[in-house]
Amino acid sequence: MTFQFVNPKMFVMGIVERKSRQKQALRERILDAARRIVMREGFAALSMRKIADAIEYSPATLYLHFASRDEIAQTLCAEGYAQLLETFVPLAQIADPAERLKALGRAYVAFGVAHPETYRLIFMEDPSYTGAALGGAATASGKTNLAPAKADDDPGDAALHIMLTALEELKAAGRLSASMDLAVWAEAFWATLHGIVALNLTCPVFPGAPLDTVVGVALDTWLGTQSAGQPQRAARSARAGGKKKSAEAPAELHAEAGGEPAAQPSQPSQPAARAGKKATKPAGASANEPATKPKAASA
Amino acid sequence: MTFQFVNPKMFVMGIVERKSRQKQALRERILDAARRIVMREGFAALSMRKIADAIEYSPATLYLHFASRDEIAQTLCAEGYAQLLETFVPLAQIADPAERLKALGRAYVAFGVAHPETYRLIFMEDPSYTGAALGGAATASGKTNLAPAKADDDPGDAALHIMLTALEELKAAGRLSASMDLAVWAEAFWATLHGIVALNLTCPVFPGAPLDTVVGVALDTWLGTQSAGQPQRAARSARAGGKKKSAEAPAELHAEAGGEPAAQPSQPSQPAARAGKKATKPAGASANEPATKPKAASA
DNA sequence: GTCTATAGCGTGATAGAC
DNA sequence: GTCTATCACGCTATAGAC
Repeated sequence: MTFQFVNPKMFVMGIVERKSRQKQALRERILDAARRIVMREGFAALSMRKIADAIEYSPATLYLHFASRDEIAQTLCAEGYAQLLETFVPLAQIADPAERLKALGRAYVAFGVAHPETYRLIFMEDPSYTGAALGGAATASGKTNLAPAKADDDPGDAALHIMLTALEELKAAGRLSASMDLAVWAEAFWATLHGIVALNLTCPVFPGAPLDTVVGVALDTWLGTQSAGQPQRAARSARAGGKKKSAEAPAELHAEAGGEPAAQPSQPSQPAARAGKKATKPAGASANEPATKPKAASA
Repeated sequence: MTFQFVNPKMFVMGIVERKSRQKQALRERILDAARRIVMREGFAALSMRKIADAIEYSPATLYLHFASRDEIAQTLCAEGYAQLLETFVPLAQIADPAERLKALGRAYVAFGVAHPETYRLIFMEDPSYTGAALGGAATASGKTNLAPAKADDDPGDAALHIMLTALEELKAAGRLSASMDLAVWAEAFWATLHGIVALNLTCPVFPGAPLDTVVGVALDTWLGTQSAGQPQRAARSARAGGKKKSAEAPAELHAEAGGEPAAQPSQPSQPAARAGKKATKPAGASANEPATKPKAASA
């Protein structure tokens, strides 16, 4: 036979690899399409049919790559969270712990307003999505998932760890009450940032203040007023006669606070979600979930 | 004729009134059923069919009382917001402005965790619902809607006004930076409370700290440390100088902070929507909305 | 005023041909 | 691996009989 001297396995392996690459590529296309839909129309509008239309495959094909719509959503969450974490990395180098925390806070808020639908998906939709993000961010990030079960990172706690480290330094420097429970402080601080983002995403009630200003006041309140490097001691904000400087604007507040390029276009034009009438239908939907009406864009 | 001495109009008017009462009663039954569904299964699971089933009428009948599912949702929002405002009323009597703000903050958070689905509906779902709540709370509250167009109240700003008043007192007393923009401070403060509630409702990520503790730290940070020991005994704490111990728990944090009975059972058990995996599929649905908006059914 | 029936649409997911 | 076809739902909203 013509091929008798060649190990057939070589061909097989090459074919297997090619198929694997193709499969992986399609998986990425699916996720890309899903990401675009979520950003443009909100998570509630994400459906298997729409994704299939976008990539020009049949809906049934999607199920060869993802077990369900939920699995796609969770993957998006993990990706988004990894993206958020990347934003934090360079900020961890800031020497002064208070300034570091402020920078992290600004980056967090900036991410939320820059990627509203991603933020919603991760932190405002369904706890199971939040869990997926925190638990699966490592595999979703740059690393290949050839060793997905590694989990030596647990990226879910990465952000928390960065925060707690800064807090410990702060306490060690006597700039935070020695009896303060750091975990509690961290949670309350995070809640403040989350509240600012969430309010901006769904409640345009206070059109009043510019986001930067609000963030500035919040950070000053939690971490004390200090311009740049000037370490100031204790000086908690709202003390009785205490501080009286005004709120200084925190300067920069852009999407890429860390100087990192964002994969997501973001700022899509406020997905019909809040712009149009209906917005994001909640949904956790399973069966049907007629989803959102935000057809605005498509039509 | 037997009835010749009686003005037929008297009968007519009585009949009209009876019919009006019956109609109003059915309207209330519809809202009751809707409220129960939202509390039990989440807003996403609210559908005309379910409401109709619950009150044992056909779906078509609902449209004689409400133009759409959305109108029902907005009415619920307005009711819920009115309920929240009622919680605030007694607290406005607290003399010390800082203590007043703390009590308001605790009441706010308590309301959020006591009525999670109502809170979601008002502040976390759709901006148009938030608007409906803030704009329509007066008519939804106790008052009859015989004079619905009155709008001399604008309850939407009521809460904000209470807060700003307290802030002005605080500033006047020198306990707040003279240059602080009160509106900004108010927004950031509200964001903190909202963040605490929102995080608790959708992100059981930090199981760590008890809610009371987190709220306590947040209030101390924003308003200075001073005992919050007893509920609202007019707070003897004349000024800030007083206590400075670490974060102490703020004591009470129950749903009925104001001492008012809540109509809603609340604490339904995390609607299947987010609790269980798939269970009750949410189904958001503005299903079709046949492009044409001409709903405007007769009232 | 109330109902039955249904139009019209959208969904998640699967079976089975190719 | 991909598609067509379809099942089995659930939804909003309306027409028209009674």
